[in-house]
Amino acid sequence: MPDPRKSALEPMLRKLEYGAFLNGEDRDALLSLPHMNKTVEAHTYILREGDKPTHACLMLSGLTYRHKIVANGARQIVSLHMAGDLVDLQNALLGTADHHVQALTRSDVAFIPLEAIKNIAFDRPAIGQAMWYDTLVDGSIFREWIANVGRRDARTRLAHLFCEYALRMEAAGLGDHNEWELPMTQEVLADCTGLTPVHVNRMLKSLEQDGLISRTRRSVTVRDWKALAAAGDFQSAYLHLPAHKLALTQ
Amino acid sequence: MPDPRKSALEPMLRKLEYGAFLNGEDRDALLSLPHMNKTVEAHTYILREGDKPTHACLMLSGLTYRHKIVANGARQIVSLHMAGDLVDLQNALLGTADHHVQALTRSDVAFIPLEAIKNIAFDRPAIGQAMWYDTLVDGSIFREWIANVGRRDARTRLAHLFCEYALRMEAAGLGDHNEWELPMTQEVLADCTGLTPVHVNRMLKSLEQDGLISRTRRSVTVRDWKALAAAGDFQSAYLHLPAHKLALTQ
DNA sequence: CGCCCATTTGACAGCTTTCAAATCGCGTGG
DNA sequence: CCACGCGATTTGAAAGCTGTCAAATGGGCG
Repeated sequence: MPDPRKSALEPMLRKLEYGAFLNGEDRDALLSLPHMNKTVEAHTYILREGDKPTHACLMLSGLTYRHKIVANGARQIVSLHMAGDLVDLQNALLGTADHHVQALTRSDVAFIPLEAIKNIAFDRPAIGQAMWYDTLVDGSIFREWIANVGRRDARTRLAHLFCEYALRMEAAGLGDHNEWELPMTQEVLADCTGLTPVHVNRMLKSLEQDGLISRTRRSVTVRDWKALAAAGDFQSAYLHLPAHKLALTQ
Repeated sequence: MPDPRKSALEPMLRKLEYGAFLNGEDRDALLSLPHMNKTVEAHTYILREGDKPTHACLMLSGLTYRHKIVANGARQIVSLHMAGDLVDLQNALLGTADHHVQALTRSDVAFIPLEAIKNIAFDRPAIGQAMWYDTLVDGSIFREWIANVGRRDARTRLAHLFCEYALRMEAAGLGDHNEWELPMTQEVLADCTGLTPVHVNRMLKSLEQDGLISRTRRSVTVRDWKALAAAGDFQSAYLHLPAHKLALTQ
């Protein structure tokens, strides 16, 4: 058995502890899960629609996203994932993947056998509850995205996406909500928000000219968090982050 | 203990058995869950954003929907629910509701104490897995809705919604996928698809004029399922329905 | 019969897309 | 160290899908 204190699976603990209290044995069991580490290059498909996955995918570093392709060829990104996220529990547990999972940047991931996940979830109720909770938070974010692309205008959508991304990155210990890396093209932002890259560009300019953000090529600085959150109709409750993770943005 | 064979909770079994094999004891345990039946009138709020629910809500008859209100006052419906659906497991397990749940029509529902749900889910792995699976299918439908409102044009969105609704109603034993009740105003359809009621009206007319559907005041008849599915870019995999439920539409 | 809400219709406005072209940024090779 | 090349970004003009506004029509219920 690997030494839990050195397990590569550490990043998973933080998120799972949002949803349940894990004791020492639970933590050891989680960190001792069998897994295979792998580095995937940017743009690599980790899973395709229709696949029958045998492993779940845990993010260790980098960014990945899930997306669907509709009839006219357009792509809709349905979620972004960062270190600590169990990206693919949904596809894995449902049996057949109903969407694609792809690397946005070079990423380190750990593949954990589905059987091991199921066993630990049902042998250890606290872990099972934590994993269930985690997939429910994913669901909550999906609901907010439906509202975002369905009922908000372009500028609001983009501001909302930024606020969500900033808070999640900060909660994951990957940055400050007021300044973060944004390693994605405007085309990716467009596919997250249901817009065109051209219009994303215009809205970025608008947010910048109004003094809400400033940008360099691959990073964003928030100049006025409150104004950005207001512009994005952003309220963080749907992220279901623990209170101490939200202190800085209140 | 109530006689399981007469439990009002029967409609729940069908859906849960999609996700796991339940033995006799599991079924008895499920049907013996403590619950309180209630009839809610159309338009009644079952739960509001911010509430801390103590019960989950199982649909026995009628229709309910979940929705969010954005800053400009617009409403986005994020899901529709019919008999057998555990509408509110998400809000219940997450602790604080991040969206509203409201009755679309007069509905019979059963409120099941959250503690009883948690206990049965972790005492009986098959049930826990089935419930988890059920919430994952909800998540899959959310993802499809993101793509629907994000990347499909108005006519396609509406056709897609109809196909989904038809198949779910049929799977729930509430109608035929080629002819079903549609007890909702065009405003509700608009809030499901991120459109305006006026434009929904135009698209309905378009679908009708093209011979894909015909309508009476509160019901829809599909004239050409294949054409409707094509018009709606609809493929049913994301519903994760068992094969035997799909036979008629292949 | 009359009221009220939902549906339908038309004209017009506007947000977003489309199409193209120019500019910029950055890694590569001379 | 600088020129080159390619993808990403930026910009402009015009088209189009969808929204807005308003009014007419229709259907159900008291």
